Amino acid sequence: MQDRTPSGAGDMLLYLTDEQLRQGIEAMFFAYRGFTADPDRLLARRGLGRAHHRAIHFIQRSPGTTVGNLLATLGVTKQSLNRVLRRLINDELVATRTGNTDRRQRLLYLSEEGLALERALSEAQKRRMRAAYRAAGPEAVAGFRLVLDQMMDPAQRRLFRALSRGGGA
Amino acid sequence: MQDRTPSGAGDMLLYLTDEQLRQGIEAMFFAYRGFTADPDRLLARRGLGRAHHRAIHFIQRSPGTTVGNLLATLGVTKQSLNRVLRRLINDELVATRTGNTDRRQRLLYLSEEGLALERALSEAQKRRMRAAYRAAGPEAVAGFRLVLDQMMDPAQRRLFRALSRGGGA
DNA sequence: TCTTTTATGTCAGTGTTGTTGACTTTCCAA
DNA sequence: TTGGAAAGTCAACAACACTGACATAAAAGA
Repeated sequence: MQDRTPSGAGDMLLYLTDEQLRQGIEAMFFAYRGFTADPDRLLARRGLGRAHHRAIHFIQRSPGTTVGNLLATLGVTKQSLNRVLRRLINDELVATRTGNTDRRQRLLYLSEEGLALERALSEAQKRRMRAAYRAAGPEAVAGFRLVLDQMMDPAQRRLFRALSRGGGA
Repeated sequence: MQDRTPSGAGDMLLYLTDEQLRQGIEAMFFAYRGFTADPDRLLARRGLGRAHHRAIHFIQRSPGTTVGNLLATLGVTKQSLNRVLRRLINDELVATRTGNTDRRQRLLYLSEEGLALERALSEAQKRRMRAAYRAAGPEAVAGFRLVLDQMMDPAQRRLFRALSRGGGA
């Protein structure tokens, strides 16, 4: 139980031992901290947080997206998102336009300043991702992506794939 | 810029494309949500949060560890950790003993109930990790671990490796 | 047209988790 | 014996999530 899965004593599935799984869990924890460290520093200077980063990221990803769309992507309540968006609009990082076909909708865009911030944030994050990818090599990257994909909830995986395909506005 | 790294137009490094990097970033975001979803549900029933989970996890990992040790591992302030520990001790999930050589230290242990909760939490998390690992296969897992390792800050990587080697009390 | 549903916004209250700053107690070690 | 490290605590604050209730505008359907 300390060292092996209960399933079998002598199997070949070393990568499925309890110890391996526990290490995977801890690796995710420490890696995610590294993953968010650089953007967090940049955001802190402006008094913004991770929630703002996420909103900015997905608006850049899908310019003209709606509030409801963003709500589904981020998986938070509208009250929570609204607080974040209000701040971003107030700081003139995000601009809104009324929907063309449906005038209830607010279509979300990044301003010039918002785009600049998004670039700074994603550059920092991509720099680290690139370094990690380069050090680990293409096959490791393929494996990394495979495992991450399997770790998502099915609903999130659909969302992720839709974004990857379309850029999905 | 939409599709390729600026570095070269015709290189073979498809996995270092801006689009690939951006997808990696989003995959991390969605996967981490999946990664924490099951424990979050269990914790919510008791009115506990992720911070309590992290403390419980690392106390289980290194029984008899000190507060200062935990502080360094978790990377939060002592005020923040203290609030979390106070709750866990009050709920009798964590017990403390005075240090043997240094009587200022509080050595941290999980109670029976704490151990039971830890098992429930890690079982849920390992179940998902195991499913992901199994679906992705051993080579993907090796790659996954390689990339995660590269994504950590150097200081965190040292911490992680010390934990992986020793169980490190 | 009238009604219902949808998209969005907003107010109030609450809770977790993090922060800084200030201060105290305990106690090891020089 | 004194300096400093380990730990605890109080207060204040902020980010970010939640629930619940209510408001408004516009689309959609009867």
